[in-house]
Amino acid sequence: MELLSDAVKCGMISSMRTPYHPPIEDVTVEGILHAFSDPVRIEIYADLATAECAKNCSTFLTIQKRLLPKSTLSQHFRILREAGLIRSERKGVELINSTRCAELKERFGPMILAIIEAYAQQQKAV
Amino acid sequence: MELLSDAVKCGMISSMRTPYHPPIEDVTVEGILHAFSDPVRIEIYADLATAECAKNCSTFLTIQKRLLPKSTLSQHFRILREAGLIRSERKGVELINSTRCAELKERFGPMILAIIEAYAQQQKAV
DNA sequence: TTAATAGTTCCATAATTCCGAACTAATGAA
DNA sequence: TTCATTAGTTCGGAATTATGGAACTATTAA
Repeated sequence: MELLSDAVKCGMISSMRTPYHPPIEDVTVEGILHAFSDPVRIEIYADLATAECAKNCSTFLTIQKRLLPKSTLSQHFRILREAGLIRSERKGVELINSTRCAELKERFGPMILAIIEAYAQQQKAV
Repeated sequence: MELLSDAVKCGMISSMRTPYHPPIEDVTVEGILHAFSDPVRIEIYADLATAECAKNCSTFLTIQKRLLPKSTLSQHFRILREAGLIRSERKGVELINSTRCAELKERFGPMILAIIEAYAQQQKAV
């Protein structure tokens, strides 16, 4: 029996198997800035951007000294993903996340690096 | 008779005479990105950043081909101001607005320029 | 004074966000 | 095969934030 809808099959929405990632040409500056306007999300992206290797979502259940409910964390990852900032790939039972930094740099030039550096600078001062 | 409250006098909140502007060291990356995450606000800032001279609020009552209620526009200006992005000074009956670009560049390096350039690039393509 | 203009504040409605509970998907063990 | 476990998503109500019309305030000019 076929379980996936047509919309899923043609990639308009995500299945649980593979979440939806917008093509880079659909990614907008406002969408990126909205995603980064939340302290949890910018911290997640900054961490992924400087991490040695990709990380799963649950890595971030404690972030900035507080424990997040996993439904909330799931939403944050969805927003980062739909803003075009990260890629989430299933590996067994977990999703491993990495930034789409090459594509993003190609499309938005130095913007994202400048944001993350300003953010890192600010966090250092705290 | 004294009309201004203590809170106004010590600069914690704005009077109608002079709106409140946070000191540059209280300005945050997240606050700036939140302010920019709205299409109206980033457009206002981008316009002010490239304008020959400072502009009053009502200049932006029509923006991106739609007419904004002035209460909404007033909120957008307040958010830009409280994010530390713009300065609004009373000149007679109107407020004239300009960016705080020198201070911002000093504190956040190339971030804001990179954002506005990526935004301008994107708008050109539309 | 009064009128006109520029912006702000108030408040009700609309839209978003948060988070606990229930759910689904993948894996490994019995 | 089940069954249990783990990782993450979805649902739905509560809390927060945004929108915009109406009333208001401040400034200037007549």
